[in-house]
Amino acid sequence: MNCTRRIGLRYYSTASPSTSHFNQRITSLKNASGPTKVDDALQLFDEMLQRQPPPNIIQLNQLITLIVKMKQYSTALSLYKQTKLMGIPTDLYAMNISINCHCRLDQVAYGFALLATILKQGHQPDLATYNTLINGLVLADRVFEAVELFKKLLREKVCEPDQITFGIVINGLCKVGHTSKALELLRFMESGSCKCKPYVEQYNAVIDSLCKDKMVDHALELFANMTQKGVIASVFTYNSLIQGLCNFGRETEAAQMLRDMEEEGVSPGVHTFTILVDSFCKKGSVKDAELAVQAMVRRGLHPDVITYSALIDGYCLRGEVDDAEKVIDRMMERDIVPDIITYSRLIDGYCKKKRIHKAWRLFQEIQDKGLIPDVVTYGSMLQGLFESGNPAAARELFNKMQVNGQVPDICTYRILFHGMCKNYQCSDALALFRSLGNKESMEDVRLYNILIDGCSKCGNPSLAMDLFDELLLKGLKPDVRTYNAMMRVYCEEGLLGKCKELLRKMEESGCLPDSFTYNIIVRELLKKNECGEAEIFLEEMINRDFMPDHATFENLLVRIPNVGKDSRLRTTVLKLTSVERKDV
DNA sequence: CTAGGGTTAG
Repeated sequence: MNCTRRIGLRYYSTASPSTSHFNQRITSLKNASGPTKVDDALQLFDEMLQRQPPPNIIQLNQLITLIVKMKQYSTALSLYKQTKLMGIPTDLYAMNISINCHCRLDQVAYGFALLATILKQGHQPDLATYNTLINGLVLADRVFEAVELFKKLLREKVCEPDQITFGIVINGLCKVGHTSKALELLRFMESGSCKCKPYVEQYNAVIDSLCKDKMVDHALELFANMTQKGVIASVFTYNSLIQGLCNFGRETEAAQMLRDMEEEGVSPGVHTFTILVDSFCKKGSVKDAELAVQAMVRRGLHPDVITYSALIDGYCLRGEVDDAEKVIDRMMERDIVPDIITYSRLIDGYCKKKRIHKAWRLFQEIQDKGLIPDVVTYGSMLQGLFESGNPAAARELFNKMQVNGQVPDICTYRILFHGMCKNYQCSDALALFRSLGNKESMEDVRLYNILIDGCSKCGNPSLAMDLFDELLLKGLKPDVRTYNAMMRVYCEEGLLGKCKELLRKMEESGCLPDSFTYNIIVRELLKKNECGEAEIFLEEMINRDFMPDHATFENLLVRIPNVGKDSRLRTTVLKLTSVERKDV
């Protein structure tokens, strides 16, 4: 009897049984995982709201935080709406969580509206409020404004920024490529001018950005700096550096980095190895990539769909598409389901090997499995169809992809126009190009290069010249391929003067001639029997480590009997032939 | 007791 009474009393005190009961359920939900987690949380919320007296805002915040962690931002906001309707008083925590939700939903403006509400109600926003808003601006790609707000906090001494504030701003600056500004801020933290020292995460952001900015050595320097200061590198630090090194063909150093990290007691992850696998594959050494896969398996790590997908790409790149196909079987054995990217690469591999039927069959098969081909898959398939001389089927597929909701991108158009031109449909290609209107997305030098080259190859040099003028008129900057294509056009038209003029223009505009450029000009000069000038260009090209191609060489050999015994041209040719022999 | 950030691979 006494017992019941005591419980009865406790029911109305702060630590009522229902309070602790809910606390328990919130705690167990925190540790739970699974598909019903959101629903369970919502159910608990309903139960709590039905309880009399109503639950306190702290418990509700705890529960809603769980929902936020599951990225259900609009749900979280609607729950706060309900608590408000129930007349439960809100607090600053609840406001901050709401601001965060709005920011995550791409509604920074609502976030600032809530800030106004806080101020209007005579409350004081705290650092968490400002951090959330600054981060909201970063999420909305409004990094400049984020930095301004950050500066305002400093300037007007609204509140003192902490490590999180600095972290947000550093990340934001890195995100938009202002790495040096981020580095400045990092140095500021290091200098002790503020009370918060940088942690490994802040270093990581800057190190990663430096690597992306192709400043790997700077990144390595900062890494050494950081370690010296006693900040322990994480797996992210190493991954960024390994990626950076790999991007610059420094695989040996990357592999050394892997050994270093293990020595330092940092375990590489699937990610780490996949970076190496991918890099070896891109370099053409699938053997090393396979070794890397073995190394990761030895460490108990399981290659994932990205790892295998990199391998497939590696085999395809070498034209070993049958080996690529075997990788799919290896994936299946391990219950890893190949995704559309994986299949796209294999399809591309078949297309490049001209095994168009195999590619087409796979393309159909994956759709039967329910996979949706993306713009890349269609691109490969289109290219394959064009290459196999079936432009009609390609055009049909181009229409079909749009019916299926895939929007062609600039790559698709490059493939399409290139394919059409190669199949002697350059006027159709041009008509289609015109029908697309003056979309900004169509202002692409590479697209113009394809069309210029296509028109000239289809025997329509005047169209090519018109396109070149048009490109200049649009303010597009011709690249080496544009110049080469136009120089070929002029040569074919017998306009050697125009050709040489263009070569000058190209150098003036800072566009370096490549092997093709020299071959075009040397071959044409030889054809025109202008051996002296040909000689000058020939020497220049050899000095720049370019070799004459087959056609140029033939023209050279033809001229040899006509030039004097000790002419420079003869010496050059002799030098060339001896080099050639050495190479063989 | 509850709120704010956090990166890497195809």
